[in-house]
Amino acid sequence: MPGRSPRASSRDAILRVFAEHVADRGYADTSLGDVAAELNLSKGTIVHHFGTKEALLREVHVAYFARRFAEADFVHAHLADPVSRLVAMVYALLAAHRDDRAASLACLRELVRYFDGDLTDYVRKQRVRYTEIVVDILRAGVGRGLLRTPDPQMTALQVFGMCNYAWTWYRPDGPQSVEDIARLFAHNVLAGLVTPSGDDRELDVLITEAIETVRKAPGRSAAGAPEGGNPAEPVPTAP
Amino acid sequence: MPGRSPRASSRDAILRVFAEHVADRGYADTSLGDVAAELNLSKGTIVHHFGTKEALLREVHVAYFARRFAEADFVHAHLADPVSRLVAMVYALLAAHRDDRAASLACLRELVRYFDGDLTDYVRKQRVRYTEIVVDILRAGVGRGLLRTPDPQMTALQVFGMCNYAWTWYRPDGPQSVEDIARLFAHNVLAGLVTPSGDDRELDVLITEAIETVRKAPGRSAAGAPEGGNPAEPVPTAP
DNA sequence: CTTAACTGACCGCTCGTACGGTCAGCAACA
DNA sequence: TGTTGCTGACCGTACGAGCGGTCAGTTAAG
Repeated sequence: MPGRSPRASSRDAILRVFAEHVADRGYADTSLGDVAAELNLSKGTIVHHFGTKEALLREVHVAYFARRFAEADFVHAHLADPVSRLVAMVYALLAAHRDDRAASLACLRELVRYFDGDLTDYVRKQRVRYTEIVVDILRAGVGRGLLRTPDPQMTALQVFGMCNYAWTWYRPDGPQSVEDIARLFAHNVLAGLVTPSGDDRELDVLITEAIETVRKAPGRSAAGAPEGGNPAEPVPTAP
Repeated sequence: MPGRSPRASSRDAILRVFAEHVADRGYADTSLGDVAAELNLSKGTIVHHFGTKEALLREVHVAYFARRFAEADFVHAHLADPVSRLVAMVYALLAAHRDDRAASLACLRELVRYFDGDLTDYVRKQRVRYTEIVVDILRAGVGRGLLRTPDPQMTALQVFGMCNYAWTWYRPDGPQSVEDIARLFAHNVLAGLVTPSGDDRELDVLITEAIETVRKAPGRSAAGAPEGGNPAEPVPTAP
């Protein structure tokens, strides 16, 4: 079938199918030949449109971030309260798993591909910028006395983690809707898991003790591995 | 250098270097030839010891989980309080990023490779079992009135997410120690981010409103994508 | 005619795996 | 003690599949 439909470029379709393949198999295991075959196109056509495989991934990434930033802008415009904004970001991140599945998974899976300069640092900057949005929300919340955290940057990473990790377990046909999950996550993050006792110092003592206990656990790293930390004095296995 | 050292098998060394490569590059981009070269071995030697590349990954995975389970048992044996146990698990998961780096990253990166039956479901079962440990801790905490969450299963996934996602940003030479990070994460999860106001119902209303706002945002999914949800109907606030 | 989408044969390369063969160590036996 | 034979770690080559990417040419819309 030559020529194809009237003047219709397959660019978008290629981008879409490519993102789906990366989402399902990962970048390295995605073959341009397979993508082409699924669209009844030639491999050469993909190269014609995008040049290289890497460029394809970059386009997926850029488009994905454009959507996320637009979303974040919408949140900023329609919600004034930092707490509401934080909740909205949590929901947005989770909802992208359902409503923007292919691109979300593709980007989250291949996140690390951008660490070592394989691709432009443009993407890396987008990522930092996106993180900064949440950090700013947290800082604003702390500033107004609505939120509390000694380290907004680290806390933002915590929030990102619980949302972004969802790609490893979230299934659209699962028992809970994204809205249910977001509500639960938001509530847990805001109100905490512990039943209020008023004594915050007691909590810190408990945390420190738990950490110290784990530090005494034996055989926590691979044998022969030249891993760094945890010199952990020769501690007896305790009574 | 043929013959090598007297009767010393290179099995462990291969396993170690392989895990490092997978941690740094991902499974698909890890070449047995490179691993062999780094150890001054022949590619054939690796095959001789392990048979296939997949078998190597499985061994890394199995050993990693053995260490995590031993750690979890230690926690169970040395801490009685569910809250302490939860904190300990958070710390253990984070500390593995430093103390068991190669295996942790290798397993977290290639987590998804086990979804589609590429490998034995033995690993999948290990994963479920590990999740169950945290779920049980949460359930025990709720049962004793120490913790509160309507969905321990989902909350466990939330906790896993914030810890496991650390592989994307944690660097051993970063400004904060694993202990600092664990303390912060644990405190946030337990005590919550919001400054106590006593009014829990108000929080739920706020959450629902934030979610509804995001649902109205335009262009949140890729164009032409046959994505499922979000018909933007009013969602019941749920009781 | 010009232009751009598109084809399909093709190249060079890398990778996992297969396989025949080498050699050191060790145990049994004469 | 000397020899013999087995075991298993290890090597080197070769192979076949699959990959990303190239390119000269075809088709059809403007």
